[in-house]
Amino acid sequence: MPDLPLLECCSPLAGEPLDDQRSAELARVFKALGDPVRLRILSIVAAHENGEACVCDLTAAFTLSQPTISHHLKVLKDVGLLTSERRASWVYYRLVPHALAELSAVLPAVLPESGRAGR
Amino acid sequence: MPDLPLLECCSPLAGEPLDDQRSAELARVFKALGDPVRLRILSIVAAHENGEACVCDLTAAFTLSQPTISHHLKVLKDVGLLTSERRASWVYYRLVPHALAELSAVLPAVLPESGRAGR
DNA sequence: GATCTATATTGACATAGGTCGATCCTGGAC
DNA sequence: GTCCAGGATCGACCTATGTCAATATAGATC
Repeated sequence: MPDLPLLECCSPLAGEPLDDQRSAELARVFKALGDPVRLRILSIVAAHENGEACVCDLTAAFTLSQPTISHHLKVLKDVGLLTSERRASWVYYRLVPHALAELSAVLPAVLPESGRAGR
Repeated sequence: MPDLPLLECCSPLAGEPLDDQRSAELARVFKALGDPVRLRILSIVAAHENGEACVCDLTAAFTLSQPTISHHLKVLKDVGLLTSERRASWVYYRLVPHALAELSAVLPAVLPESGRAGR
């Protein structure tokens, strides 16, 4: 019988891993989520009745300085998780709906139970 | 009529934002996902037929040094995304099924469309 | 125009994090 | 026991990042 007992360490692939480009794109977004302040910012925006929050809402929710909040907002905006709109003196931030939904769809795709065919 | 036109910047809250502790926990895991190498590692493990990959599978998939891969594996293990098991000379890594599934569940919960009541 | 307020940008600082070479540890083969 | 191979740990390096005070910008009001 031609089956080697334990001389082989590696097992065959059943699917396609992420390629370099895709993993780099995803990592950018996950990295933006990898900060507790930014996660709270997102949840505060989402928790607002009309789906938007102005910067004053956000600075009031933290003990951090206003430039720090502004920096985090920029990070979230740069990766496409937030958009901003100026109205009168204030700037309002909203979630980008597709963005978080896509991420949420990616994660199960990596799971063996749900992401692959025969399981 | 007692409604102020635009002198108010802030809007009322409709839900509960993440608290400090929860956002810190989540941020740890998202931070671990915020690296392209670690994302590829996860996807490589998930892509293997039996749901596990040994370190030699992983080092072979990158041009990085073996200590660097080992470091990334430790990060993923520390946040509970991977488990490891030694068999003979090799160490095999598997995904922790619940871990990614929970994350995937958290993201839509932050979205206004699906996470809140009346939308 | 001048002035005030809300937000963004800049620059500096300290800490965190990714990478490597060198070394250590562990298990199998001899 | 010795030796070797797979993998983890250590220490050093450099870059990235979170934070702040100071400053700049934009809009509203006067």
